[in-house]
Amino acid sequence: MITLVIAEDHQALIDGLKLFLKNEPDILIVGEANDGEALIDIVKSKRPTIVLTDIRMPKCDGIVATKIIKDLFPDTKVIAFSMFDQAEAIDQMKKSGASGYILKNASLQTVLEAIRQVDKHGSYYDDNIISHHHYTKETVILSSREKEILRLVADGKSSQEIADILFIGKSTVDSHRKNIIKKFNINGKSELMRFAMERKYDFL
Amino acid sequence: MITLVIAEDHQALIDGLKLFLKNEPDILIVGEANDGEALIDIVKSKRPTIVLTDIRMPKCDGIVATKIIKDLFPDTKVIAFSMFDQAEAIDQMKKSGASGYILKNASLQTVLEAIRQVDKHGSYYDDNIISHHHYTKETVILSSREKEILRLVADGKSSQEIADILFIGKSTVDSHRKNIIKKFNINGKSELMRFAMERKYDFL
DNA sequence: TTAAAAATCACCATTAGTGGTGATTTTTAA
DNA sequence: TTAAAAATCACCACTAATGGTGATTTTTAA
Repeated sequence: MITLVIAEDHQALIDGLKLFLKNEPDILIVGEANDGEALIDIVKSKRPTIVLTDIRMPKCDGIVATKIIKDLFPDTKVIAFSMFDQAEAIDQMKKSGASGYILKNASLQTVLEAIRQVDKHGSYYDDNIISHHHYTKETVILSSREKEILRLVADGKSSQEIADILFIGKSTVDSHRKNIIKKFNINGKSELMRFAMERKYDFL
Repeated sequence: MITLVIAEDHQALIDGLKLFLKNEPDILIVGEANDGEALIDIVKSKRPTIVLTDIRMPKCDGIVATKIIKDLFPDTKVIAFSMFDQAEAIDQMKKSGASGYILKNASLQTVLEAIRQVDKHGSYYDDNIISHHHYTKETVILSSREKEILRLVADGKSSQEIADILFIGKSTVDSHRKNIIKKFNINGKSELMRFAMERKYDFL
């Protein structure tokens, strides 16, 4: 039996998935969430076999959520469901520990196949992904931790909140912030947040 | 009998809708499209009662498509299904002749209700829109000076910079900031900038 | 194996933004 | 004309973010 948790900003999509998967005897949906933080909470309490999550979500995006989930429960498989064409996001999701990636133009049947394949064979990647292998030309290279923090900054999190989410000290978060600021030559008090909000998806 | 055409970039969402509406005897899906041009073609050939369309679509977006459809078939009702809650988009859809607007967080049940209500009563607007709209544009009234400052905040200007631009004291700018914060019930350190960046187009 | 990079944390000082309170002047509308 | 709203400014205290400096541990890659 596959136990599944779905995290998705769009309720109608969750409803459709539930309706579709209801008829599958080997899959049981044990929870749903509309944002990253709720997803983490549900995974903690339900311990699902597989997590199906959107990448762009309020509060805490799918990439950060995946990292935290894989850190807490390495056996839980995560499948990313992207609503947008973000080829760069695939790489980040892989590094975060995702076992699969479904593109937005996938049908419900494709989603089902992805779930079953991840459960059986450990991974699933949308066929259309392989062709997407263009690197974004960025002179500035952020480490994965820095990207993680940049995303949380963009979500409006304070250093303390980020520290709590990532289970690290506030001073560490501040150090990362400063390093990011240096890398991009940002100056000013709340310019990092501005920058993060405007360009965070350039680095996914 | 309601005949329906669905236009939506995300196939899984179409699949979910079809699955859900299959059981409704009064609604018949007569066509689907993944972009605006295909939508117009299908509407031309199928002449549906109601069109349910995404706003962001390839080739021709929902707003333009709605204009063309309403121009050709004024009796056809159009419901916009937005993946984003941009107040700007709602106004444009209204101007284009849309009869309803459903937000991304709506359930499939809500979509069904919207379709039936538009068919019977001519229009449907998501409750959250009214409150959101009411909230930002009617209940909360910003003075012209406050709007001016909010825009500058969104542009990343500091209080001192804003003061210099407007030839007023920094303390005055801070007072305005605080008043804006009170009006919107914002709390937190740099939340005003976040708010300003996200909503500034609601006030232009 | 070893050097480099990344991640971790702790100090310090400074400053911008917030929260509160209170006040004066100018503009607008009844 | 007069009351309300808007705009102006000045205090206080507090906190979060920045800037700087320096250090240790862990991970990665050569």
